[in-house]
Formats: sequence, structure tokens, C-alpha cells
Amino acid sequence: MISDRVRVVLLTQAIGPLDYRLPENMDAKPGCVVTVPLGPRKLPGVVWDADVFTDSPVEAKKLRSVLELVECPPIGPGLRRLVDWVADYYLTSHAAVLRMVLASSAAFTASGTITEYRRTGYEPARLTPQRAAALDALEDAQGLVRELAAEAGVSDAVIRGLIKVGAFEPVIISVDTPFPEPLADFAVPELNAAQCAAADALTAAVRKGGFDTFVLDGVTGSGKTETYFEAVAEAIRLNKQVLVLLPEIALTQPFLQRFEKRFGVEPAVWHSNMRSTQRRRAWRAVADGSAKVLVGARSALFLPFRNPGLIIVDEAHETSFKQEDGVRYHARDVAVMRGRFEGFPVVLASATPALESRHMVSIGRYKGLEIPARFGTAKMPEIKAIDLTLDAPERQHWIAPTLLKALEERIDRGEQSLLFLNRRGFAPLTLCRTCGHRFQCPNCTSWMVEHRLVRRLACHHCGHVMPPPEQCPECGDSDTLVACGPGVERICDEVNRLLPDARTIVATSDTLWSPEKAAEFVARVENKAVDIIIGTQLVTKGYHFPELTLVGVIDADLGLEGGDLRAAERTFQQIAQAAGRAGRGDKSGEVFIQTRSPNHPVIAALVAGDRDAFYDAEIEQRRSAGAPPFGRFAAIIISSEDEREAIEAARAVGGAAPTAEGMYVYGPAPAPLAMLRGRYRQRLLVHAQRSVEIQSIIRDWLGGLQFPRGVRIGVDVDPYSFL
DNA sequence: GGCTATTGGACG
DNA sequence: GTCCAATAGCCA
Repeated sequence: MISDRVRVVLLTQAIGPLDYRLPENMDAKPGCVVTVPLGPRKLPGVVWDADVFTDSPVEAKKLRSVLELVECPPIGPGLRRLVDWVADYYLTSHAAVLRMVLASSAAFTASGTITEYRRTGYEPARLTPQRAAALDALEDAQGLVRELAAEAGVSDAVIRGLIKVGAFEPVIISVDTPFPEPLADFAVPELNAAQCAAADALTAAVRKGGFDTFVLDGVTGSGKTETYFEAVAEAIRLNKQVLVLLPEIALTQPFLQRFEKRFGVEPAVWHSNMRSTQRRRAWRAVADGSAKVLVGARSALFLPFRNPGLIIVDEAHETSFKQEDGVRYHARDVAVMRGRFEGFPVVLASATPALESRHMVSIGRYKGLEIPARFGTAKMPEIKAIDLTLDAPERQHWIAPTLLKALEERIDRGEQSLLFLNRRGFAPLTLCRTCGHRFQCPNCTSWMVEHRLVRRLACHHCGHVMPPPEQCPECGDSDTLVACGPGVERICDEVNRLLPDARTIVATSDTLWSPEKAAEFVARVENKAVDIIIGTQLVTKGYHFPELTLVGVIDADLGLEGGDLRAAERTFQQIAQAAGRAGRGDKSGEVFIQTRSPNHPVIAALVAGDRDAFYDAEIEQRRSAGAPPFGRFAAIIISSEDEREAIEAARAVGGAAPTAEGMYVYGPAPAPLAMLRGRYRQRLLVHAQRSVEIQSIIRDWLGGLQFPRGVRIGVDVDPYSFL
């Protein structure tokens, strides 16, 4: 006997999978999207493989019937295994992951359709001359009522009457316009030998199919994109779909242009602030296989590709691939798992691969592909350190004389420069000269950052803003507030004062917040309407400005503070990426790194251009500390609006900590951002050897505890932010 | 006793 | 998540 019972994962969190009866006429296999009754409500869910869950089945008489089968392509087995894996690995619910797959109702909204009609073959009993003429003329026709009436030379009412008696039937047509097909051979570029070798390896893997992971490691300006485009082309030829993941929306615009030059059309796009109709169109086109190439942010990873053949993770070292709220997954790692479950190659492209990725190459799990030199005549820039203790800027200035002189030279020569400082706004801290009051966010443990361009103080964590106060709220003195430290806006001010003729532009997420703004920025720089760009890490990625020959790193020591696990690696990557903007055309580039500790291994490695030595030293340090990739961490964050409640709950978690061989639990302690968005946060840190199954241990540990309402527990597996 | 506020399960 | 029923708290 075939079981008429199905397991349904509801999209509502905190309700586990439930069993339903399948009506006889309904064929809902695992992966099908359905609606089911729950109490008085009607909820969406997905039929799931029964063997994934181990709970004992509910008695048959409790079962209610599935209400309807939603008209949408089912979620395939590979993607279902990925959902299982993500839910298990990142300690979250199937519901939370499935919501990303169904992209908050993109799957359900059936709007954007029109209804056409066609003949059913039924002959109505009452056959007037008009009806007979219509049936005769519209034998194989299909169209809107208006169109059919016009074609048959009768009135709309005749057709409507025929629809009513059943001689015509409705056909639902999607108005979503299909995405144009990219052309694999639209503009095939000339590749150099190193690019060719890498491209051949990738195209061979795409052709062969099956899972494999490649680390495409090419210095900045080496033409990584052109290289992996060959693999994209091969997938298009084989009629397979491709996903390209980018770390920031700001990068999509230049990417789309490069893509169009190579393949003749723009690819489909996916990111979080799309309109719901665009979202629906992209979702459907991915699901029915008509969108061949999709470029997207993290969340595109969970789209239901019908026939996936390749995922490219561009700038794969970027920490923004780690999702920090909701389901805290790492897109790079999930991409690799998706390739494994669905059997296709995954490419991690970067000029500065993550230590983890390099390690996987060295132990033979991933395949390394290197492009060691820049493309064409471009040479790697020369990198020099400026010792700020010897070559100091004036008081309340941040540009050392040597760097200033270099900037002047570029202006004289009509070349462009980039000043890199990873700090938005004017000044990171504002304080009162009289009483020492510091402006702190009322909801977070962080300073209010002055943004002079928009005349506001803003919290970069929760978005709280206030107008710049006239007087100190503590002591009441006016005109005593001073800005401490530099942000990009302040550096821009300094440049404008010292080099009044220079045309400057500030490039941060505040100024390039939309693809249009980003495109405008690119156009201004390319048209040489800008001499000096002052930017955060946003401009260190993806952009290619041939006239840019000087990069100045304002404060290389900034990222090294705080001493988190990846501080050195991140600083190295950021500065290497910033430096990589220089000298990408036929003019050679020069990079100055301002630092107070020129002998720090990170700075020394950058100046010496000795990437491998830095990576090797860093990996040894990780090994001896048992840090990733040799060991693993998980953070347990306990938060509440009430501080005492948070502390007590955290103590309870700490008190119940299990002991396991090779696992250590630290804390609880106030989380590094002790207050965030009005919630007090406590943290425990779990450090374990790789062999320890921390997921099941933490699941059992927290599952056995009860907390007052208002206390929230979040687990961050493989945390990136130790902030 | 009778009223309202709080909380723990069930929901299939 | 939302509903409901059992329970606790409160006043007269």
C-alpha cells in the first residue's frame, strides 16, 4: 500500500515538520510546495523527505488533509539536501532556510499573469450564427477575449458566452518577460598563457560535470573575471545554469557591463532590495531554467536552479559573504556544499584567498589555479611603508608629507589617486572639551559617528541618527565639541584644504548606495572628472581605473587593533586589494602605506610583496592556536532588553555547559558589542577540535534549557565577527 | 466567587 | 507564529 501520509515543513519558524494526509487526486512528492491547515489557519509549506526527521509519527486519526498543491516548480533533491545541511550545520530550523529558498513568497505570488482562452472542442447546444462563426474561425487560436473576438469578427459578448458554456477554456500565461540568452561566443577575448591554462581547467570541469572546488588565485589586475567567463561560456554552451556571487551590490553595475561586453546581454540579477515583481520574475526564470546566468548577492545561493552547472564566488575572501543576522551562514561554504549536493564545480576567485581556502588547496581538497602576473603591459605596483613616527603629518592632519608630495605629482601629471581609509563619516568619535562627554548610541555600545555631509551623528550598528548638538548635553557648554580621529570625509576636507585644485570624491556605502550611484561614480572617474578618490573598502574591489597610479593607505594599523582571530589576515587582504587598484593600465603604480609599526609582519609582507611568507606564518599561528581551519569556534549570544535577565540567562547557559574531549567553553562575558539595538548581550565562546561534533553538542545543551520570554539565544557557527 | 493577566502546550 | 485553556493574582 502506498502511504497517503506526507511530511510537510511549514515556513513558520518554531513549528516543526508536521504530517498531513494527501488527498487521493493530489500528487505531492517531496519538494512540492503546498498549503496546509493548522488550527484555523492556512499555511504554506514544502513536502519533505520523511526520513530526514527522526521524531515518532503521529497517529493517523489526527491527520488533516493537504489543502492545495501550489503551482510552482518543486524543490529538487539536491537543494533539499542543502537545506538539511544548512539547518543542521548552522543550528537553525528548516523553516528559516526554506524561507530563503522560496524567497519570501516569490514562489507563491501568482500575480503578473494574464488569462488567454482556447477551444475545448465542446460544441454548445445553442449554436447561433455568431457562435458558429467564432468556433469556426478560432479552431486553433489562443488569445485574450478581445483578440479572439476581433479575429472571428464577432463581439466580445459572443466569446464570453462561449467561455461560460465551456466551449473555450482559460489558459494562464505569465507576463514575466524571459531573460535574453547570453551568447557563449559573442566576444571571445585573447587570453595569455596563464589565463588559458586556468580557463581550460575550469571549462574541462564544467564539461565533465560532477563536484569539484577550484581556488582561482590571481593577483589584482590579472584578469580573473575574463578567465572564469570561459567556464561560464562553456556552461552556457551545455545549456546549464550559472550563479555568480558578488560580495556587494555596489559591484554589480561594473560587473554587468563586463558581462554584457563578453556575452552580448546582461545576466539576471538577484539582491535583497529588489522590487517584488522583479524578484518574482528572477525566481521563476531561475526555477524554470530560462535564466541561464544569474548574478547575485549571498541570498541568491538558495534559489531553486533547475539545471545548475557552475557557481562562481567572486572576491571569495570577502567577509561580507558571512551573513550576520538571521541564519548566520557563510555563502562561500554553502556554495561549496551546494556544488557537492548537486554535482557541479564551484570556483572561488580572489586575489587574496582566505587562509581556509588556501589550506584546502594545500591538503588537496580544493584545486589551486594561479594567474601570477598582471594582464597585458600592467605591472604590479611598488609598495612602500611610511613610518608615521618619522614622517609625521601636522597636528590634526593625517596625510604624511611624503604622501602629500606624491599626490601633488599625480595631479601635475594628470593621473588619479586613491586614498583608502576604512572609516565612514567625518570623525569616529565626538567629545566635549570641557567635561569629556562622549557621544554614544543610546541603543548600542558604540560611538555616534559624525557625518558632516548630511549634518548628522549616526550609529553604524543600529542606524540611530541625531542632529549635531549645539551644546554638550552633559555640561551645557556650547562650542566645546571636538571631532576625534579621521573618517573619509575628514580626509577629503584635508585634501581640499592642502590641494585646493584637486577634484575629490568620497566613495563609501553612504555615497554609493545604489547601483545607479555606483555607475555614476565609475563614469566620473573614467571621464577623468576626478583627481583623488577617498574611499572605504568599497572601492578596493572590482573597479578598474587605468589612470589610477597612486594608492595611499591612511591608517594601516586600524584593522590590527582589537586582536581578533582574523585581524592580520583581513588587514593584509584589505591593503593588498587597495594597493591592487594602482597601476592597472600601462602606467606603473605606486602605493604608500602609512603606519606606526612598519616592522609588523603584515606591513613587512606587503612591502616585500611576499604573500606566501605571510600566509605561511599566519597558518602556522592558526595551527598552534587551534584556530580555524585547524579547530572551530561557535559563539552563543544571549540577549535581552533587561540586562539582569540577560546575565542570569547567560549564567544558566554557562552552568549547564557540557564537558567533551577537545572542547572548551569560555564565558559568559559581555559580548564585544555589549548592547546592540537596545538589547543587552552576553556571549559564550565554544572552541573545539575539528573532530568534535559541536552542532549536536550545542543543540542538546541549549535544548535542555528554559529561558524567560524576552531572552533570545543565537548561535553563530564559525563566527567571523568577534566584535 | 468572579474577574483579569500570565503562561505553557498544541497545532498534524 | 497564534490560539486556547489552565493557572495565578487580585478585589470585594
